[in-house]
Amino acid sequence: MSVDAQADKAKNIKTLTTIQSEVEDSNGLALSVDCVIFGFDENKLKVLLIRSDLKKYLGKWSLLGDLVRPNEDLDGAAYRILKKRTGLSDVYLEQVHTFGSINRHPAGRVVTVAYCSLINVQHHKLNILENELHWHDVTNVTDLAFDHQEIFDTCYRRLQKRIQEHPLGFNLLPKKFSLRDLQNLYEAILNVKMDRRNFRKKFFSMDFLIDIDEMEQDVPHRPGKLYKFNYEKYEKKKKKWVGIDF
Amino acid sequence: MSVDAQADKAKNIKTLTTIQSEVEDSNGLALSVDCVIFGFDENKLKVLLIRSDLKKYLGKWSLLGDLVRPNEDLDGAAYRILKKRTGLSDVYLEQVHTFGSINRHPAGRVVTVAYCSLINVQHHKLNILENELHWHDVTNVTDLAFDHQEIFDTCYRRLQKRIQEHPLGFNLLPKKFSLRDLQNLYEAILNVKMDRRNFRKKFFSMDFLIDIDEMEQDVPHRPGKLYKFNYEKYEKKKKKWVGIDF
DNA sequence: GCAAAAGTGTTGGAAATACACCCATGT
DNA sequence: ACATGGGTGTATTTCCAACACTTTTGC
Repeated sequence: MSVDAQADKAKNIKTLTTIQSEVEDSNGLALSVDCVIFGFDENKLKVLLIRSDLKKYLGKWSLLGDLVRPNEDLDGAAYRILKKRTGLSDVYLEQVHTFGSINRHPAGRVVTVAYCSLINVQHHKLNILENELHWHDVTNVTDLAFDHQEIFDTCYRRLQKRIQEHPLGFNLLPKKFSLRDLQNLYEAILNVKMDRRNFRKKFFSMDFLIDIDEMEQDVPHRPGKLYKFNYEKYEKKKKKWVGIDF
Repeated sequence: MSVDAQADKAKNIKTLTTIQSEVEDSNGLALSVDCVIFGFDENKLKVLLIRSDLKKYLGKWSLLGDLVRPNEDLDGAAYRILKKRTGLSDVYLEQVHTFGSINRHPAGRVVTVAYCSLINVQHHKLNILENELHWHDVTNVTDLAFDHQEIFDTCYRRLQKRIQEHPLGFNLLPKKFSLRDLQNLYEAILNVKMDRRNFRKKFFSMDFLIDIDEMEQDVPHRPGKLYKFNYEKYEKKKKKWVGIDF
């Protein structure tokens, strides 16, 4: 390892040099984890990105990632990144896909495992400003560094599919939310408009919402009721569906 | 690399020794691909397994896998394994999940990318006997070597889900098949019984089957019509469905 | 009282399910 | 002739989509 690389490593900063040295140390193969961290704010779906510090991609945004350490497993590495960048533990995290094109990383052969994560943006707001982190509207995410655009697209499509089949969306909302919040979330993620009455009927008939008998505050119109999601009930009732549908 | 390992490598046989040496060569990290190869024969869903040659797992069955080479990407490695073990190219192949528990492999830190593959068993039948390969009923797959049971279970569940959403099943059937074949396939994979008339109605209404005006031969009952799957039509018509369903 | 969004029911059509009889072939 | 599975149609139910008016709050 070069002196530069050692110095960088001491500062716990990953530059191209440090990564390159780690790749070289391991006979040309390294393994990383990249996290696509979604949030929901101002009725828009957001993704957390960081400015690339690599010359080759200067000015471009990239996903949050790091090399997997010798003594941690893949999920562990992803949780570590989440914790470091958002301060949050206990977040929704799902492995999505592994990307291993030969030349995907300038430092050498770096295979990366992509994770999709959903967080409630109100729960952190902290570790953001100090770094070069930024929440981007998913509709404006283009031209990311490395192959991160492809990784992001894959994770976004996965999220769109998953949210229609499982109640993941609640991870993006505060504990208490209105039905309007919920519908805005679905409309933002799926990029569609839905009928308010049918949406409501759908969710009430599923019977996974708990009416907590509180109302929205400080809205300039009739306040809506607030609900919590009933995870236990969902776990018990979730469908074991068999059918053909394509 | 040890002399033994070099000798094994020359014979193109992977033993624990060779893998260990490769892992050591690469500073403790290696990347492999494991293929869960499904087939359909005698109306049973089968998976292709090989006897483990590692002492630790002597007598146990394992998936077909190999280390990823420095100059090939992940899909490439999976296709290579498929080609080597079945003689087939042009097969259905899908990356499913990456497994990276720290101690999953006795040779060291070997992270493996699992692939699910579907083949038509009639198209090979060749490279089987010479090796220690065997088609196992999926219902009898237990106690595989390494963490291969977990990998298999994950891929099987993925197949069950996918086949309900996409017309993958045709990859397991001959080009020409009867509706009964198709139904048997679905019943075997999903482990359910279906109503013959409704099954038929369903597939005809989707309009992806081409009646090729041939009949089954040598059946001891009224012969059924044979069909082909119309991939082009499917690609054009496939649904872009948006809804909530859990 | 007005603007803005919450809350609520009904109806028609499409799709899924359940179900029973006749037909073609080999033996 | 009979055993075996192929092929077909209908009635019922369930689910989804479309649609409009009244209510509550802040200003």
